[in-house]
Amino acid sequence: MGKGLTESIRVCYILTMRIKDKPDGQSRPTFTEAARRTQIIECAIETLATLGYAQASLAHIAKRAGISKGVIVYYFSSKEELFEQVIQAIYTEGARFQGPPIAVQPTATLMLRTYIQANVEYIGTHRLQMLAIREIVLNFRPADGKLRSVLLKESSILDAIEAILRKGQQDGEFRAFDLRVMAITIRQAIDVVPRWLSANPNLDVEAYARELVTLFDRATALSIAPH
Amino acid sequence: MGKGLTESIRVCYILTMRIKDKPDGQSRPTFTEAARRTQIIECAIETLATLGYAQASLAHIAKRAGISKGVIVYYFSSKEELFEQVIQAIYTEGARFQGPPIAVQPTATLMLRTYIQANVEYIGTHRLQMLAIREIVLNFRPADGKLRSVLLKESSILDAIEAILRKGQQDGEFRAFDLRVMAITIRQAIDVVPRWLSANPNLDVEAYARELVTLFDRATALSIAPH
Amino acid sequence: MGKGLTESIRVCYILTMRIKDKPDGQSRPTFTEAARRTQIIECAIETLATLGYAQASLAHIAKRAGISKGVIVYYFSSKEELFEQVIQAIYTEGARFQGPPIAVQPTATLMLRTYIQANVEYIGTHRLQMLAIREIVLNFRPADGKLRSVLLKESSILDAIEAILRKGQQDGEFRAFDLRVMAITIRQAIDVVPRWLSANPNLDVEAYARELVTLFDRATALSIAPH
Amino acid sequence: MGKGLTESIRVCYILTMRIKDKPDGQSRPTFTEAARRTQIIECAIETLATLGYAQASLAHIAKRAGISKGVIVYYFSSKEELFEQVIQAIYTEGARFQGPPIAVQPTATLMLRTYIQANVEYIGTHRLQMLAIREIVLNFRPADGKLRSVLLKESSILDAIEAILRKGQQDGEFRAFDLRVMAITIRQAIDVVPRWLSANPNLDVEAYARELVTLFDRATALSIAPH
DNA sequence: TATGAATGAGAGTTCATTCAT
DNA sequence: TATGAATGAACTCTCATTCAT
Repeated sequence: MGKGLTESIRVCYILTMRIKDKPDGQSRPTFTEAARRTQIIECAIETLATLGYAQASLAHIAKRAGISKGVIVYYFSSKEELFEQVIQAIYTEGARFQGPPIAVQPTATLMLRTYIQANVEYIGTHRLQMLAIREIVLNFRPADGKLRSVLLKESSILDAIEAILRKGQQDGEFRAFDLRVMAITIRQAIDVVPRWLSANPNLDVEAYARELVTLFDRATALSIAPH
Repeated sequence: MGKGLTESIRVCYILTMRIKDKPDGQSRPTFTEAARRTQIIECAIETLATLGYAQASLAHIAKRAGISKGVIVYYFSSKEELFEQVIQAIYTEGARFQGPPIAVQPTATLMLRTYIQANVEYIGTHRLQMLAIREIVLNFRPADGKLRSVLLKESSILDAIEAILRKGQQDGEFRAFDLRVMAITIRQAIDVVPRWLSANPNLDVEAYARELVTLFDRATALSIAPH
Repeated sequence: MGKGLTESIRVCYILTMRIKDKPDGQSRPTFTEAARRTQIIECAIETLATLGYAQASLAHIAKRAGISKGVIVYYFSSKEELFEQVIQAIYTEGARFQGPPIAVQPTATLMLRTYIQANVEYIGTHRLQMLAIREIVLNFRPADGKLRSVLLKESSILDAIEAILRKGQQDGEFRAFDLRVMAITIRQAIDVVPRWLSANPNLDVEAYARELVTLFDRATALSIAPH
Repeated sequence: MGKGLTESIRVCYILTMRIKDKPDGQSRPTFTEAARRTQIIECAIETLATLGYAQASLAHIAKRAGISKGVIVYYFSSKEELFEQVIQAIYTEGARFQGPPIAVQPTATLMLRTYIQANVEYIGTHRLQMLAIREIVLNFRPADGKLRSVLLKESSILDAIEAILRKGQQDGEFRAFDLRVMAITIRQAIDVVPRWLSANPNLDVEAYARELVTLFDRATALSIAPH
């Protein structure tokens, strides 16, 4: 059994909202510190998106930020932590944007439509972030088994989709299908957009979203009347 | 407009069948040479699949092959070229396996089904190659803009799918939809399998394929009768 | 020729009692300042004893003291000076403890016994300091040839032992032997105790001292009756 | 109970004679390789002796050898392994030199004399090695608990001395004393020589050895006639 | 044809130190 | 008096590549 819809979304929020504290436990981060951290994270995102994971060295990131390598380590203590916080930042921002409009929808069909559209639209307006997170998620392998944090997030994303799908089946809106396979396929269809977008910068994002919506409308529908 | 179906498949073959000649221009490759190249490529695949792109150094590959690093450079002149040939080799092998059964099918609907099933099945039986190619495709960025070679291949793959889809639309089997979007979505649904498989090694591959077949049957169908 | 006994001990005192003035020349050190300096020195000792010289960075010391690195530099102007003052502090403390009881003894034989026992006992009750000073003495090499300060101290220690030995020879209690060799051997026998203690924390320190006393009693004695 | 004399010495030999094989298991080391390894080890010894452990970086060692840092790693794979082999090399050389003459002596008293003299003499002719090994032994802390190798060696050294002392007590040549304390004191008396020698390069080593011999003759003797 | 030797650049990380506040 | 920010050099180690043999 999976989790209920509401729970899933809540979990997702809790997960992504929590901002990692500094290990020293210093309570009130300086303004300067916050600014620097933001700056470094942004430069890391740009570097990841532009040069790819392998080339995203501290040196390159520092150069882009116009600071010395030491500063990055000063604020993040390791490359690993920097990347973890990059993930945090992007997911947090994303969750804030996407969660609310979806939860409002009355039916599963509309929820799914909204989910796809909101995601694709968000990707269209956050291209760098999406490219960056792809680089990290696909390549980042923390020393110990701390890959969990990333996988957990990935898994929680799939859970959120599955929750919608399950509701649709229970409410008699969707046909019978394997929840996992459908969820993965939907997510993959969305995740490819950043790459496609970077190859075709002038892509009509809205049209793309509409196509996907129709596609999965049909794929999940109970029956489809001839048109 | 895209290319016709037959042409697409032919192009794909030509592309992948051609084994890059040695720069020295030696016409007839020795038997020993061919064996060495094959051996090195296989070890590269194993290393990529096992350790990931970042750890796939010449040293590791050479160690696995029980030879010295120099040999690799001797046969491939650079790591870059080695990886390009790894891609070549995997795609060639794949095309040989998948092309024929698809071309035989009488209708586009059946072609698409066969395409999905053949691909997923192939992935199930070539897990290492799939993991390896994923590592390369995601990380490999040749010095200059020569990313083309990879993209070209990707594009030719999409062309092949599009050819099937176009045929389906022309023959009145498929509904109207954007060829590119559908092709990408299908390909993404297939490409995720290796990763999913490496997380769940006991996954029922055939069942997964069946789910996908139904999913895209519906997604492309003209109309769907209630069941 | 060496120096006389009384002179040696006096020299030792003067040497170790003098607390290095702040370069700024502020005459009366604030109470706060003294406290801070003491605190930092103690934390440096703990860090040296616990983590070893290589790990005894300003960052670690500051962390242990719960202050920022800057403070250390503020009070000691450099790591070099900090360590010099750590040496000072430990030697001063040691001299205050050991000097008086020895000077009281009537004969050289008793003086030597007291010296060995007082030292070993002191080591047993000041393990951290002893480990710390070992780390510094073995690794600390000031930029220029200022190793003198350490050596000078070491030399003054040997002078004190030699003074006792010389008195013994002059008074006809000790046999003829090379003063320096005997002094060094005695000091080495004592200096090894901290290391031995850290390997065997439950070592019977008093018994160890007794063994050494007998050993050097015999080694220095004019003649030894059979027992 | 400790081990028997012969056994101890044998153990010591076995320990120190074994030369670590290359991890790759390549059977026949090239002549060039052997030469390079020797050269690097020698330069490491010089650097350790001259600049101390903290300054004995790969860069300094390489500079002294006139090669690039990479070469060192090429032959030793890590600084840790280099230092382990430096220890090996010095102990092996030392054991070959000292073992035989001692075992030949008929009585424990003569054995002890020979031991001290052979050791001090050896130190006089191998000053750099002795300084170097001191730096390593006192500072080297391998990542995991592999300090064993060093400690094992140190312990086996003490065992060898104790074996001589025990024999002396059993044969009625030596008085009753704690074996460990005496062994440690003897070893410390020897181990200080390199440092003393580096401060006084013109020291009369033989005289120093004679003094030590007399000192420990007396310290261990059953009784001492007045002279 | 293949190896071992060697290089040099670049990786992440640590650190003593300086400085403005 | 004390801090946080920032630097730049040095560290160990990895790696693709070159070259003589």
